[in-house]
Formats: sequence, structure tokens, C-alpha cells
Amino acid sequence: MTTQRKVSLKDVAKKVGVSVALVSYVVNGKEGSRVKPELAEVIRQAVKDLNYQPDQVARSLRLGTTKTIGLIVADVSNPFFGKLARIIQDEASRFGYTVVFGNSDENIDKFSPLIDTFLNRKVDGFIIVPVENAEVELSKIIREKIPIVLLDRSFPGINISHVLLDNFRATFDATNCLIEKGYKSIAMVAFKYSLNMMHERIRGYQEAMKKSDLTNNISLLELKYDATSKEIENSLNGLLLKNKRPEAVLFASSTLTLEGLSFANRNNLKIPDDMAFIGFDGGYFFDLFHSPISYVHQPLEEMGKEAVKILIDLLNGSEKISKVIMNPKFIDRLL
Amino acid sequence: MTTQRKVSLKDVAKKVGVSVALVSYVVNGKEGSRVKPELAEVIRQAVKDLNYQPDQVARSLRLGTTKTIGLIVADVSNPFFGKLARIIQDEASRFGYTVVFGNSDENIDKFSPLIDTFLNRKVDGFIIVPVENAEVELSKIIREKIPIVLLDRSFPGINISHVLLDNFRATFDATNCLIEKGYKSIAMVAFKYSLNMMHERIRGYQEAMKKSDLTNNISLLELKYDATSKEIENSLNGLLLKNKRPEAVLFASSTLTLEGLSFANRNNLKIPDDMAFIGFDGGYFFDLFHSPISYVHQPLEEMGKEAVKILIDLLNGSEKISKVIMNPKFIDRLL
DNA sequence: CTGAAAGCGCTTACAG
DNA sequence: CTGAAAGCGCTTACAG
Repeated sequence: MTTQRKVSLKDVAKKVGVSVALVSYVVNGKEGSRVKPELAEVIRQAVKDLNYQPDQVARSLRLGTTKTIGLIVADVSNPFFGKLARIIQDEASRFGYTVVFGNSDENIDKFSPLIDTFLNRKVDGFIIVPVENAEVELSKIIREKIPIVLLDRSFPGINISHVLLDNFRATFDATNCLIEKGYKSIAMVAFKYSLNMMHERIRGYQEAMKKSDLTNNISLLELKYDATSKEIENSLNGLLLKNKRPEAVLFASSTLTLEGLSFANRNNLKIPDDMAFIGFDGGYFFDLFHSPISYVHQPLEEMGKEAVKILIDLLNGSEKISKVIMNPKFIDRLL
Repeated sequence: MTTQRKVSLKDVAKKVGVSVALVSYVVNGKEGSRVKPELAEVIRQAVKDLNYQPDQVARSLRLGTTKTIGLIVADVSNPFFGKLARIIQDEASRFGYTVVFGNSDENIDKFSPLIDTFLNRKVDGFIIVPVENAEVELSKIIREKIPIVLLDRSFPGINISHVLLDNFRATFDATNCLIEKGYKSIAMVAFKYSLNMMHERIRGYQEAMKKSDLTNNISLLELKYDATSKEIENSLNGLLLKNKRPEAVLFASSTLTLEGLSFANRNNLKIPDDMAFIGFDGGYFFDLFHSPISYVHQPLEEMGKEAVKILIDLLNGSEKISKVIMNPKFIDRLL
């Protein structure tokens, strides 16, 4: 499959009878006083006639910049990440950047090669939802002086720009809200991540419980990200169907919330009559439920846009490390 | 922001004291008998010591191939497209390809520039979920002899490889199934697309109705893709809340199904007690519903994989146009 | 105002 | 077995 040779600067130059340099200047609008106006016009016309399109690969090699952003999320097919990817692509393209993407599945063994691939492909910058133990990989990027913005998670030890949710406040507020409405036995279902973000969500719940002297009612279930359906089933069984089951359950992510709702459906648990569920993110799902559940809302739009904005600044030469913490919103439908 | 200069072939060559040619051969495993085994070993060691990574941009320019696939979907944040994007990225990376992506929003004005951008960035091939009136843009790609595979939709007039659902059969079977269970007044909610794929879905419904002498009961609502919530609300109101409302409604896409379910929730329509709903795709949502609805299942995994497989063949020089029609599956939960 | 030329980092005939 | 060199298409000092 031989690609038809496209028209190059040389072709345009030959047609007009000038050097490639002049054509390049005109194409890039860098004529200044370098090209005689009439000539510039002729060149512009030839460019149009021949439908000349600059070869971005050649430009990239010459300029050392690819106008490409590498995006790594856990899984684009998960709407949480899909929405982020969507917003990031939109924003990036407004600034002339193209997005290459990859899915980590929360797995460093998939994460790592993605970084290498993107690095070799010379992406200008990264927007990354990092996985556990990603520090070494991230340092590699920093060492190469490639701008990078972390999204959704960060690492206390590394000084990188990031856009995060105020995770502590998210669950702290949600738990308090439950407590105020009279719920006492409140459980939490979380992922067993070493990620700070998950720790904060757990801590928010625990602190709220402690603050109201409900320490003894703290009940935390931590599921592995790659848990099998069987394992999840068993764990939820243990938590939700025991004789003294909780009055309310707080989920620490949209995926977990969906698992919970699915479990409830299968086992004829009526939400919220039998038990209150508090979801995390995922309003796009929850609004459609028979009886809509309450949930913590993340401002995905703002988060994605902010991440791109920070990256573009970095790309434009800023040396500033920006750390942005976004406010969660509790969508309350209790009672 | 100056990128630290990475180690190049030249650096390795200098370190070992050979020409860059030899290093290139060794790195690419094209030594054959060209390089003395002992020397090759020394070079390999130096490559490792210096942590040499080939510059893909330079390679691309030289080789005329970027190992990149351009993917265009309507909207990655829609799980239907998100799943496809996910699968395509996974498969592509198995073959050493990276995926750049863009969202069309079913809009030719967003679709068009994406094609141009990807073309200028010299993607090796395209996997595209085309929008209405995309024929001209697609011809442009064909003219440049860039391999391309259409997904989910195609155009009768253009001879391009594609992977589609058997759309006619999908709705024909679903409608028949409803009829067999005694439903007579069956409506359909579709998008007002000129796309063949939507026509086929509508035709499947209409033919099934005709076949059972229910022609007079045919009731088709066609919504614009960019209809406002208000417009959708009004239209669904007209269809679902009129005094002689349909006994069952068949939706022509997952988005439409979600709109329907949302409307039903807001208006206290009990599904399936008040009215049966047949969804299209989107099992990942529907399984979570209070009372799971029936739906047409598309084999997304196979569709995505097949599309990549066909594209890779094309990329490897095959001249064969492959047209694959996948079978839908009706997930029946009626009664 | 204009052109000739170097060089981005690589691969690959070509000559030895 | 090995090296010198051309060339992918572009941008940009440099010299005129």
C-alpha cells in the first residue's frame, strides 16, 4: 500500500519559481517584510491550487514539538473517564493539540509501556490519571522535562501539577448529611488502593463518623480493583445481607456504586427503602434509576478543562506547578 | 521549556566507535550477517547503557509510516463509543499502533477538520464512525490511499471496508418478539438520520409490523440528534402520554433508550407494567435497572476487534475490501 | 526581498 | 563486515 506522494513545499516552490524558504514563510504567516506582497499573494494562490498541506511529521522533527498530548486514564469505556477524555480532547483541539490515549486498567504493567510509547512518540505533554506506584514512571517523564498534569489522583512525594477533587470533604460532607438525617449505622465500600485519593475518601467517612461518636459503627469494605464478580458478590453479601445490616452505604466510586446497585437489584434490596445508598459520581447513571439515589458530584467538566489549561501553560513555557483542588457537590435526595 | 536532548543513534555510535548505520541495523534487528556478532553485542550493551530509545518522529518521517491509527467516534463519553474506543485502543496496541481520537458529535463540521488534522499528522489508517454526509470526506481519504474501516455505519455508494450490525434484523426480530407476546400497538423512537443504519432499523420495525398486519399501528417518532431536552420532552410527551398510548416502545439507540427511561421515571410511567420498553444496546446500563428491560445487544467487542483486524490487514498491504455484518442478539426479558 | 544550505534523527541502498 | 552519504519534508539562521 504505497501512499500517494502528497504535494510538498518543494512542489509549490517549483510551481511559483521561488525557493522553498519563501513558501514556508508565507505558509506560516512569518513573511513579515521578508516576502514581497505580490509574490506572497502568488504563493498563497499556488498553495491553494495545489492544496498544499504541511507535513506535520516533518514539522515535528524539525521543530521538536508534535502538538500532541498523551492521555492515560484507567478505562475510557467507564463514563467517568470517558467524560474526562471527551472534555480533554475538545479543549486540546481548541489549542491545536491532538490527543493520543491509552487505558491503564489501574495496572502499572499496562501504565508503564504506555508512558514509554508516548515518550518515544514525543508527545509534548501528558495528562495522566496515575495508577498505584506510578512514581517511578512519573519521575521518568519529569527527568525528560516533559510537562505533565495529574488528574483525579496525585502523590504526596512528587511535586507535579494536578487537578483533584477534595476527596476528604466529599465523603465527610456526605457522611455528615446522612448522620444529620438520623442514620447511625453507615458503612462504606471502597477500593483497596494505596492511592492517596482513596485514603482521603475513606478518611472523610471515618472522621465524620468519629466526630459524631459513631466510631463503633464504622464499617469499611475494601474491594480489589480486579476482584472477580464472585468475590464482589461474596463481599457485598457479607456487608449488606448480614442480620444486622447497615442503614446506609456510602460508595467510594461510580463503579462501586454500580456494583452495589446491581447487587441490590439481584437481591431484591429496595433502595432507599431497605437501605440508603450514596453514590460517588455517575449522576449520568443515577438520574435514571427508579428512585434516583443521592451522590457525590464531581465537576468533571471543570476538572478536564482546568487540566488542559494548566498543561497548555506549561507547554507555553510556564514553570509554575499548579495544584488545583475542586469542590465536590453532594446531590441530596434523601428523605 | 527546552526538552532535554535525548540520546540519539549518533551518541551510541560515537560511544562504541562505529557508524550510525551499524547501530541502526542492530537496534532494528536487521543485522543479518551485516554486523559481526561480537560487535553487535557491544552495540546492544551500549544501547542499554545509554538507554537509547529510537525517535519515532524521525522514524516516521524516514519510513513514511507513523504507526498511528486515527479513530473518530461520535462521543467517547457515550459508553457505546467508549467501549468501542477502548477495544480498538487495546487491539491496536497489540499490533504496535497508537490511537489518536476525536469526537464528531454527529456533526460534519466537527468531523471534517478531524479528518484533515489526522491526514496531516499522517495517520497510517482510519477507523471511523462516520456522520451524515461524510461521503466527500471519506473520498478524500481514499484518494490519498489511506486504509480505512467504517464502523457502525456505512454508505451504499462508497466501497469501503466496514463492520456493521445487521440493523434490519435487530429491530425486525425485536419487533416480532413483541408481537409474538401479544403486543399490537408498538411505537418506535429513532433518530432523524439520513444514515443508512438508522433507516435499516426503522425498516426492520416497519416490515415486522406489516408482516403481522399491524401497518396501521406503526407509530414512528424521529428525534434530531441535537434536539434540546425541551424538544425531546415534548415529543415523548406526545408519544407516551397521549390517551391512547402504545403498549410497547422500541428505541433505536442506547441514548434514545436512556432518554425514554429518564422520561418514564420523571412521569411515573412504570416500565414494563405500564408500557414495555425495548432498548438498543447499552446492557451495561439496563442491567442495573429496577426491573431490567429487554434490549438489542450489539457485539461491541467483536465489532471493535474485527475493525482493527481488517485495518491491520489493509495496513499490511492487503487490497481486499471486507464487509462484515454482525448479528444482533435480542436479550428478552419480556413477561 | 530572496536563495542556498544546514540540520532535526532516522534508514538504507551503495561502495568498499 | 563496515562507513559515508542521501534523503524523508520541514524551518530558519545566514549571506547576499
